[in-house]
Amino acid sequence: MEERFAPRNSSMARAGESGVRVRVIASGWAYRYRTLHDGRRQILSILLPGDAFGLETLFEQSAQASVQTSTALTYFALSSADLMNAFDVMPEVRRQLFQIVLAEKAALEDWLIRLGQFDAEERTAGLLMSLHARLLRCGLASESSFVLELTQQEMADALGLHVIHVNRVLGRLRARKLLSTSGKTVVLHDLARLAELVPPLQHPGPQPAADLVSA
Amino acid sequence: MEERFAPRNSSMARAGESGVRVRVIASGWAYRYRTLHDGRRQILSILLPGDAFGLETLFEQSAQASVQTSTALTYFALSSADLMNAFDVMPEVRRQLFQIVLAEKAALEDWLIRLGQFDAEERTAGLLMSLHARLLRCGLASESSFVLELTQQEMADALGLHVIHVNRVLGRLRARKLLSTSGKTVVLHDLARLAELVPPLQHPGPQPAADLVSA
DNA sequence: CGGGCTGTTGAAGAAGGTCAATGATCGTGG
DNA sequence: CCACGATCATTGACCTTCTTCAACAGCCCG
Repeated sequence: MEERFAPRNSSMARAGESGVRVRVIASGWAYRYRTLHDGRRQILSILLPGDAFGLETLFEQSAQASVQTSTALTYFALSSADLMNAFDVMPEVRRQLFQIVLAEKAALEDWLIRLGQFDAEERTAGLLMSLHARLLRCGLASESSFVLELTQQEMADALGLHVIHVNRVLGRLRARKLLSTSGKTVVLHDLARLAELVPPLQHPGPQPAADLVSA
Repeated sequence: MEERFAPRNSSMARAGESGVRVRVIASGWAYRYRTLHDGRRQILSILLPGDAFGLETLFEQSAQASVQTSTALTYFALSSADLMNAFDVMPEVRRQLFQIVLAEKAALEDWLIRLGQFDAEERTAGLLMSLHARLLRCGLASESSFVLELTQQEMADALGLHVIHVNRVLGRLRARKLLSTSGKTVVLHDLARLAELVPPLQHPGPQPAADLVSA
């Protein structure tokens, strides 16, 4: 396991490429994405410190998605052979790897719901709040503000919207005093009111089972 | 491992429920979905014979999504204890489980791209073609037709569109002689022309690496 | 200091959603 | 076997959201 460096706005992997290693981000922002031949691009996930990517290259052949840095980045590149070996030998390691993939899958399903069911405002507010929450957990955000290392174009590609619309939604949120921006810093002025805009995704707890009756 | 039966339009699992087992579909159609409190629903994946679900309950606590049958269904319910044990003891089993989850993740990413970047027609045609391809592999479709066990409402919830719009898109595809329907049977009249409507998702092969220059 | 990338604003158009009403189809029970 | 009600599909008019096109201002970085 060796620590490495990647400059800002550089490519760390390409979709379909083989021989990509599993990597864990130590510091900085990046994102996984895929492009269509006509130039459309979908960002699949945003990678923050502590996040891994390239796990699909362990058993499969080639990388699923391209990866691009937003900021200068440091990361660890794990040797495939070592990781494979650990997977076979150490029960805790394979359990943990399995859980990581399951968590990634769960995160993708959450995004899928947002793209399928949320409107532009819900999606945009949701993205900002989810980034804020994740950054808080790394100690990279204050109670109510953080540094957003994404352009509006990148946000749009993550949200499945067009840049200009993202810009307008952000403008509206600012006009409503829900947030403000200066440079890359985003201040969330009213977390509670912002949260009301975003339908919760948390899986409903076990219910009183009143509807087994209909079955 | 015991074979079981579920009636048509019945619930096989609820999101957030614990104690759900891993299951593999032997015959019939079902789908995984989540609902928002206001009634919106997103279908996360469509389950056909050979597909598994509930793998997240192996190590995590509760089911990620609800599961509903579209048709009468037969399935195998795998004992969690046995599967856990096999996972620890048999290298091929854990390798296979890992691959299944990775494949599910890859499928979700494909859907994510469709929801984020495709318009209604691309999504609708894409769904029909992908179902056709999957059914072909189980021997459940002919060269150019198959039985679609989904209502338009269900298609809409999978596609992130509204029923009425799905209906109109289907109507347009029919008017263009690209497909026809009678009852639940869908006939794809011109696979080639249909495929042109749907941007390919296949990951581009390794390229001449001309853009490492910019790095 | 200059050029490209990024953000902002306006006006017009298209894709998709809402509301409403009518047929078709299917499963069920009489 | 038929009749019924419920679910599902279809059609039309209208409206909202999101996109497109276009132009301009700010800013970072070389």
